[in-house]
Amino acid sequence: MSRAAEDPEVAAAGTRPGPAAPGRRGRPRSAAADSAIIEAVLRLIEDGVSIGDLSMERIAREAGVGKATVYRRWPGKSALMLDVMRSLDAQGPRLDGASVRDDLVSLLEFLRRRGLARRSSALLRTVVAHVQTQPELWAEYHDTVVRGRHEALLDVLRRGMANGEIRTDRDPETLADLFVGPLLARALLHEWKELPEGFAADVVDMVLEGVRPGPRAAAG
Amino acid sequence: MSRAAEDPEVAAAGTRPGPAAPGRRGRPRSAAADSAIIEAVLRLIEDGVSIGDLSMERIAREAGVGKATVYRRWPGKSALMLDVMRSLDAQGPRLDGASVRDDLVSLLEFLRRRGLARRSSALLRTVVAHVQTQPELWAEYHDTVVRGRHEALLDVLRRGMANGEIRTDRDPETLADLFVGPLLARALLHEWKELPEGFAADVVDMVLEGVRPGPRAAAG
DNA sequence: GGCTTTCGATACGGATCCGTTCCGTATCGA
DNA sequence: TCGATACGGAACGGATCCGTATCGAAAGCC
Repeated sequence: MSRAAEDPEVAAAGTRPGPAAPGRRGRPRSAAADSAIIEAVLRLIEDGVSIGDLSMERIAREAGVGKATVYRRWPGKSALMLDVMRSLDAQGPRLDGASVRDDLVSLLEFLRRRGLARRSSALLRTVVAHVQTQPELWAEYHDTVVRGRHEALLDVLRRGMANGEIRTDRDPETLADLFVGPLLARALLHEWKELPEGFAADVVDMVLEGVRPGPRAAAG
Repeated sequence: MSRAAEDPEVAAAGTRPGPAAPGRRGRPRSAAADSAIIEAVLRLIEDGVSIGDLSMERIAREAGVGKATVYRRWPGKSALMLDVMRSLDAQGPRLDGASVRDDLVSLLEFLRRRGLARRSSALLRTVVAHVQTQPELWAEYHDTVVRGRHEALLDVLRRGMANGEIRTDRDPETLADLFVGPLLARALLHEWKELPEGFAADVVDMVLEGVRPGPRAAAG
């Protein structure tokens, strides 16, 4: 529980009460235990504990659960971590589609408020650190969290290129990095808390208009 | 040894043969052991081993050194890691200062080729992941590697603002993130090898001119 | 009420690590 | 040559972890 409400990136831990077969006999698995375990992992990661320092014993302790209850659901830490990634909520913002510029601001503002908030940024740092040793973990995180937002951003950019609002002589992927990169740099390298308000709109306007002075400096 | 020559970010491990007092008696400490240990840590991190999975035993094994030899120099893993950070070489590129645009390209090109190469990016990912639990580690890395480059970038930007080549209505720190962020996003989120050639110049020109189409799209 | 499965808790053998200590050898200053 | 210190290697007691097993209690089906 605790801070989950403040950081909706990781809201829905999802119930996975094991193979809830209809003809199942005996005491059913506790859905509360499932979410308690996943929530415990997220809480530990949020506190900066790296995956290497995450032991199954510690997870069970933090979740207030017996170790056997964890092993009854997952064969090991890797499998558990994969399900933790799958539990993340990566819903994006609604775009009204009126202005390309406004949609870009909405996307980046959403990223600023949720995607790079305390827990989410800790998660990102932790997962990224294990890219080489556990590529499946990054793959799962990417599929669950990154992919959707990236596609949404590319859609807006392509719309702008069709509109004539965005130059068409560059790769959309590169353009996407121009918008996302600055937020990422701030969140990972400088700030550990929420990025300043207005930062998203600032970045969008500067990337659109360029940092050279001139008539264009007034954002359209 | 090994790949150090390919990635000059981590060239000079520096000799720290303990308190090499002049009146020191007995067999002197081996400078080779010093660099073997530090080099072993860097090699392990390069292979994706996170700090949590780095044990003193494993480090000594990898370095081909007795465990006591490690503990004779450092009281524990934290102190060793700090010296590993201090051993990094963060020399920047020479800037001819003719054009702000060219200096920016030089800085980002240097970052692409060295600062975000294989070993350096693995190091960055690992250190960033432990920001919360070991802030001193990040502080040391920042002082040794990041600060100098950041200052150099700010200098160029301020020169451009005085020149009239860069708009003056924004914080130089924010401007810096616009240039560095896209490379960072690529290196940390997408590519695990070297970034494509020409990427640095592309980013500089697009940030300078903006991504809107028009007469300015031709880089000056 | 029986049967089955899960629950938290505890304990297990085996493994790894920590930080220290000791070994026999190597390498320095005096 | 002698005393001092460092070397790689091995072992130590204590701690933590892994994955499994077992316990009595709880919670479902039939």
